[in-house]
Amino acid sequence: MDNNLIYFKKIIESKGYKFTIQKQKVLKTLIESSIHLTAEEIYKNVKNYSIGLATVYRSLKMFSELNIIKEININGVNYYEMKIFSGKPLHIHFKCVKCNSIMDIDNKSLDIEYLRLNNKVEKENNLIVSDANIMLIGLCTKCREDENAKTN
Amino acid sequence: MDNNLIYFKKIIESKGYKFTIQKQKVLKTLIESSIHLTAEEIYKNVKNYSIGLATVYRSLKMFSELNIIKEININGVNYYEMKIFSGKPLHIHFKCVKCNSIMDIDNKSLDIEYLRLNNKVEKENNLIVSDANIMLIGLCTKCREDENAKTN
DNA sequence: TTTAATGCAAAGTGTTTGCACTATA
DNA sequence: TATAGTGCAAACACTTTGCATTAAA
Repeated sequence: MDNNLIYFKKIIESKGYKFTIQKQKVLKTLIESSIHLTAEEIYKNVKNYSIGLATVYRSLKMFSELNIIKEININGVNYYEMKIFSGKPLHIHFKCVKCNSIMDIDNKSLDIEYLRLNNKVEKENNLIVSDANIMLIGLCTKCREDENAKTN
Repeated sequence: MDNNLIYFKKIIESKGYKFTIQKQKVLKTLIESSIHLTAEEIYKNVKNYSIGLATVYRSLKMFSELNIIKEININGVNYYEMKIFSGKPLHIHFKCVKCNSIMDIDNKSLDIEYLRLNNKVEKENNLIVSDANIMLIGLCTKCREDENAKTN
């Protein structure tokens, strides 16, 4: 079992839960994916081990509560992805209003700007911010160029 | 009909749609609410005019597509609220991981920090950002104090 | 007078739950 | 061996759709 799995195994067992093969497979699917996945997509990936959809949902719910994964909603669809771990501190999604495509914006230099916003919120509202779901909405590069082409 | 309604009437009619009493009532409910509402809550507000739930959903979908309102998802529940208008440019939600409460963070001084982030994303990715859904996650004031009390 | 919009009920999603059974610590 | 976890199917909540009817421009 790789290091990451052992790390999560500890978290799960420390809460009195059992680290079953099913949970292991679901978690592995999420760790090995570079993008967010739907419950259905995860299910497709693990069902050959005869794991039921209900178990996938139950695992996802547990992982969310244990702060191992996060749930994000894009266009009414729920996706799941690993939470902050292994140098992935901030994850911004961008959605194009024209073509409805979603892109990930992962950019180290944004972290500073994000931290400024974060600190300000913490100070002015007397709370602690540990995570963020940020979805920016606008025009993607391609659709932006299409718009420009039209007006020329 | 108040000024806001006339403004939205124009947008709706410019797309060839009809500005019916139903759409007017749904829109009015959203305009007059200071917080985000579920489809059900909007329905409760308009059903005495014998407007059906399906019509509420159809109106909300249309308004979203026309960029009049925005849909936000909190804990798996969809809420609707007016989009950027009348001096409400940025709207950040905060969710407490302990008590699951949601609070609105509306704070003029945050706008600058947000714009920095925004500009950086635009420049580095060659796109245009026109709106944002930001959900910060952490510990609210009350739960933070409870935590502190425990350790003392 | 044309065409979008409506209400209703039925159908469709994605997600959760009850239950008898299973496997983990 | 006690208890959490499982698969399955049924139940669920929210949202969408088909259709005959209505009303807005």
